[in-house]
Amino acid sequence: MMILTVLDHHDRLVRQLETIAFLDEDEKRGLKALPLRIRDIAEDRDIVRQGERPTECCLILDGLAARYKLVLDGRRQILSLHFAGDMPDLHSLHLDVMDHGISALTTARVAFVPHDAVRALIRQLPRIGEVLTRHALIDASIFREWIANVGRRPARERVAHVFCEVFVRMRALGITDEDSFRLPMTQAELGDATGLSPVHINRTLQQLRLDKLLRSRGEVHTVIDWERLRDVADFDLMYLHLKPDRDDSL
Amino acid sequence: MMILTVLDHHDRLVRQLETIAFLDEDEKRGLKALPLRIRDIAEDRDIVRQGERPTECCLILDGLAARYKLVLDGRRQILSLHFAGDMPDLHSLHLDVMDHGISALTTARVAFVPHDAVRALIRQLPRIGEVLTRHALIDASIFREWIANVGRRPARERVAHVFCEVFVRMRALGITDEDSFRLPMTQAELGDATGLSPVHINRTLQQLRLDKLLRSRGEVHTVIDWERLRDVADFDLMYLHLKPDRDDSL
DNA sequence: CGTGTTATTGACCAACATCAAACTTAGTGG
DNA sequence: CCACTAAGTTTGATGTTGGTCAATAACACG
Repeated sequence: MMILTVLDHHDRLVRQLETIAFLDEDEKRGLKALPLRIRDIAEDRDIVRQGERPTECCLILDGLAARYKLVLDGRRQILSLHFAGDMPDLHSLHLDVMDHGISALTTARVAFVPHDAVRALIRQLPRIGEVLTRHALIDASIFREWIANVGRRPARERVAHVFCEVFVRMRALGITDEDSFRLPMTQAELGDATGLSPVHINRTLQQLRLDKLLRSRGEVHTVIDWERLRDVADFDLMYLHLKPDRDDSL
Repeated sequence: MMILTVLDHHDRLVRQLETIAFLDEDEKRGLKALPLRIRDIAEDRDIVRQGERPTECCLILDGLAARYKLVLDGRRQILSLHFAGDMPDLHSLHLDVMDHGISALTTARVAFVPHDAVRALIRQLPRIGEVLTRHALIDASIFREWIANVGRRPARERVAHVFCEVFVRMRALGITDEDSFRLPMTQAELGDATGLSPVHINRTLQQLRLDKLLRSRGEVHTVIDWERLRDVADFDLMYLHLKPDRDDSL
């Protein structure tokens, strides 16, 4: 059975940050006081564009977002995936120009938070600065894992690894349903995330299904045998740097 | 002609941070007061091991270091390269356990700085905290570029891109000699950095030489035609987030 | 229903990997 | 100074993973 809790916008941020750090009541209150400018972004539209000099950070409220770069011949590499509560461009507080784009893989609801407001909050509650920095540095850790994934793992492992990561991150957020999770990505998009062609993604997925590691019904994927999936993927959740209570039993 | 300036250990850190931010005299003094525990690390030895919980940050003083991960079948992926002045594990201030190793590709001199000392300095001069965070976030930006490099670029572009990055970073540090720079990596190591086999690296390098983009005499590489090399590599130095005065004319 | 997008399949191809041997180079000790 | 060694580079032959192309099937939506 799934219990639906209605979360307001700020709650999603708090929930995300609580997967990686403790927050006291003061800090939660501080976060909840952040001014948010809410925008709905259509599927396949940019939330932040490469080359921009943002004056706000974005906060994903709903939907699936992806950070990406384009290479010379026009092909796309997805650099990371982002769910509700993520702030994928926190680094824009320290790096003025965006070296990549962030786009909505599905229709998405996004909140924009003025840099000034974030800076003021950090000045007032320095611990929040620490937590946000931790969030940004965990993103960096995920990038590292993706370099290894794309650089050194064969297709099967590579694709399985992405599913493992998504599953564990969503589980930490509490947005999985038992062993199932919604990941609304086309096979072409999975290809962009793994550096593979859509056709090969298709065949690899068939193999994972055949091996009874994963079942997929549309956008909903179900982990059939976590232990084996984890082993096949060479997946170790350590790099996600979750708070201890969020990574139990995986 | 090359002018040799003798730099002490702290100077190297200052020099590196000055490639990405302005430092006033106070801040430089603060950095120079950091306590350093100097160690020489033999070739191929770890400076920091995966799984460790460091209580110090490392600062590369001399030699070439590489961040890396190992995958299931024992193959290695190099995640980034580090030269004199780099602090590749700054993130250990915020993430307790190392999700990767850092090893010396050549004999290296390394300084270890207690976390406590860094934290104290940041408390005293918050701007230094900003600069160090910027340093760590630029590393993250470099990871992003490497994901795209390894995921979506063919061998020629991929290898050329690594050379471009090394050249520009070294130039910003002022450790190039005209268009030449020392990069003491074996072809196997270049393979680990690009996700290619040593044999294919060899053939790719031959092609780059044949195309008169690059000349190599041992460890010393010379850029013959920067414009074309940059174009072939699809290289745009923006992602390095150098201070304006350090990226001129590239 | 039609229309556009996504998934699937088959045939073929290319980039890169692997294997193994030869060659070069730098270092070492007699 | 020269032989010897070990590490790294280069080459050729061959294999395999994954890419490309193109057609068809399955959906999703108005």
